[in-house]
Amino acid sequence: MSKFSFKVEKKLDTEIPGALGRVGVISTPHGDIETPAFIVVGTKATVKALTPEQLIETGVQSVLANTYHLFLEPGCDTVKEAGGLNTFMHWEGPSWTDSGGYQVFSLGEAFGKGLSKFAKDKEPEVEVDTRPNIYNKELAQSHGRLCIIDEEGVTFTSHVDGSMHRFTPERSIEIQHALGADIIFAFDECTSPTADRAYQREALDRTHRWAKRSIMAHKQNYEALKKQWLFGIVQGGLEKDFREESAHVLSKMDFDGYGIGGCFNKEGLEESLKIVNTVLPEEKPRHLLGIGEPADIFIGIENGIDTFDCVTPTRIARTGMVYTRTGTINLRNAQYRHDFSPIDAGVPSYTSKNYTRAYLAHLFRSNEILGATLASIHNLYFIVNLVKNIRQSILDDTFLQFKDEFLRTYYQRK
RNA sequence: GCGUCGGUGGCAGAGUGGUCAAUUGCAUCAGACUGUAAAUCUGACGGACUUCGUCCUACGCAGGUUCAAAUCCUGCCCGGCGCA
Repeated sequence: MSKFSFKVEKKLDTEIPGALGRVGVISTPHGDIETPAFIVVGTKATVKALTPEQLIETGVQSVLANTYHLFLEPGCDTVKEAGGLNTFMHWEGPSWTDSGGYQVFSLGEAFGKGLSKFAKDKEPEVEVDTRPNIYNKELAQSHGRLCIIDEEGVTFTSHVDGSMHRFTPERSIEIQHALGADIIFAFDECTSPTADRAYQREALDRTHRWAKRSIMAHKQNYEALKKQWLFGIVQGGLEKDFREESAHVLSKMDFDGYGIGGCFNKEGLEESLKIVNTVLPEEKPRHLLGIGEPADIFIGIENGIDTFDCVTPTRIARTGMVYTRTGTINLRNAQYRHDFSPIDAGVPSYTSKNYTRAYLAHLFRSNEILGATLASIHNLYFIVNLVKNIRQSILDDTFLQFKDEFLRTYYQRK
């Protein structure tokens, strides 16, 4: 039957009473993911600057691509024709696709406004969305956004060529069936941290309706049903009672696992995850969408998250910023021009073992593409192995000690 | 030698009497980045003082005209090109 399964091997509460963390294994037709795990983002069926072989060397187990981006380029038919996402991109391990729900935010409310899914102390001035129920490019653009939302779905103006496209839950699932990743997500609305409670209420209810429709669409495709797992996405934004409600509502739906999406604020992340993961069924995997700072990863794992994805390691790598045990450093800074030490002698990534800071500084200053590759290799190694070490610490009953030591060292300078 | 065009901030290159401490790009120095509009974006970038600002020094050098000069005039120095 299904090659899918999720097994919890050990729980963190043997060390910390009441903790929600666990060690497990997600099995997919393309292999296993030992959880907790960091899933690398490969939006357009490529982890920027890296080959799959290089990915594997960093220890990455699984890749997450994006429905919206692949729909635009090269088109889901092309990916399907190639034999699916895995074959197309020559990735043999487990794969995921995000539904396009995040683009409702990044191309909508956040478009051009410097908003992130983490609430900032001082948000940029943003007028609250008026959500015109009209499919109209000019109207969307006059609101400074590339998509508009209505009950049925979302109309996007392509950031690539300005053409218009319609995403509904059914369409997103259909595209994800064509792309063929192992794990796919329901189409949701990722709301902005600037959204007020009233809007959040409305958006949450709509996301729940879309969740139901996503399941229906998935169940109607018997082939896909055998080959792909569908995860629902918990929303609710900064409203903790909505988060709890969302977890309850989605738990009653027949999803194979859950994503936790939307915006958070730093202080509230821990409590939100605790609330949500107390409600979500224990026997199903939980993925925290788009979060991946070291401190957040510890919080996530301790509070019951099994998998993460995040663009940060690869994105910051491309501009010369790399992780060290004592925090990030920007290799473009003048101080590294003649620094012939490794990025971090205690982090044995391929890059750190074989190259100096000065060499990487040179690559970035002269705009050589190898800089992006080497820094990405290092950052992925750092994050992936951080998560692996956390996993091991849970198995060894040394999570708390490992966490305290790591975070104290990592944030000491700040 | 004569003629001609030109010499602008680290570099390239705008500006051609006041709105010029001087557009822009690069370089430089920093910063940001959390389901990737992202090999991207933002800021600083002559000096001093406490930001607005004020003052000083600056558009080859030296003078001059003018209320006012990177911009006009004279001489000199340097470079390209043309003619001898």
